[in-house]
Amino acid sequence: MIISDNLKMYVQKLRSSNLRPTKQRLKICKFLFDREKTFHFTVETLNKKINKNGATKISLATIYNTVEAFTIAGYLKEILTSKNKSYYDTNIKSHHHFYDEGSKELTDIHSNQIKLSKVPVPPKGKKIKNLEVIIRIQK
Amino acid sequence: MIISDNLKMYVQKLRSSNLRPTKQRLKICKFLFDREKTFHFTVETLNKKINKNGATKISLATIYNTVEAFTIAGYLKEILTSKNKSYYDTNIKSHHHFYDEGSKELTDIHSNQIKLSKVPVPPKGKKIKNLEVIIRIQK
DNA sequence: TATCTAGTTTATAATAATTCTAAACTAGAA
DNA sequence: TTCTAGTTTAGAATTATTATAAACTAGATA
Repeated sequence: MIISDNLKMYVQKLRSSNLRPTKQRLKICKFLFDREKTFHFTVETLNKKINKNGATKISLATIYNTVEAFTIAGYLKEILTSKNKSYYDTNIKSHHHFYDEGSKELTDIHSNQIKLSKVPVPPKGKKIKNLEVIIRIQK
Repeated sequence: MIISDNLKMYVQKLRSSNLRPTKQRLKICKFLFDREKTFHFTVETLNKKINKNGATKISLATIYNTVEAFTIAGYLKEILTSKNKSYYDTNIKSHHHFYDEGSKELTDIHSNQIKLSKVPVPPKGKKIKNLEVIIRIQK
């Protein structure tokens, strides 16, 4: 994929979710999605990295708003691991995680690396929205 | 098990973890562990319930300290579901959860209700500490 | 192209959960 | 009974997140 094409793609993507393609959102799109590997982050780390050197900073409030909007739109997946902090993942496919309790780092586990041979029936009137396995690891 | 015996048991249990059996800790033990069913709670709910009517209140700081100490000692299990709040579980056996996104309530899934037929090898030098499945449900 | 407006960004304040602090208290060893 | 390390406590501090409201802007419309 040619990088220079991505901007147009992001404009379309945002429009299709009723999100105006603002400078800030496009900059965040480029930062998050112009990469080969999936990317795990917290709002704190995203804020630091995206505002590292650029002259025009994106406010923290906008980072929060954008990450939330992208999560609702389905561009990002929220992962619950460590308490008191939300992690996000650019890999929105159904998949699982190792969570290193020492370094507090997340690593993807591809969904084909875990097989469930038995899954319980959800309570009456409820549907399964998502099933996630977190494997906590330590030294 | 005869309830009146439990106090001695808790004293022993605490001592064996190098935790002095103080009034506060024993009261919290009784509240948490003198019950048939497993109990899910947040620090907020525990604080409210334990200080509902008693003349001698346990301070919020002590509730936090005790819950942390009990978790480290292995009497409680911390569950990560909703962001910005820690849930705890008196069921310390390996097991899984439904998390209702509407009501934000947790329900246990007994470990024999889920079978994993394939589990990935942890990264080099790391050991699996715990594997947990969270099934998010909604209407 | 200029105007207009709803959507967006921003700095800052407010909130919520948790952790820290340091003084007062206490279990239990000596 | 005395002593001390461990514990409790109220309140302050910290951290992550959300709310607020004024300034800005994308882009539809004239």
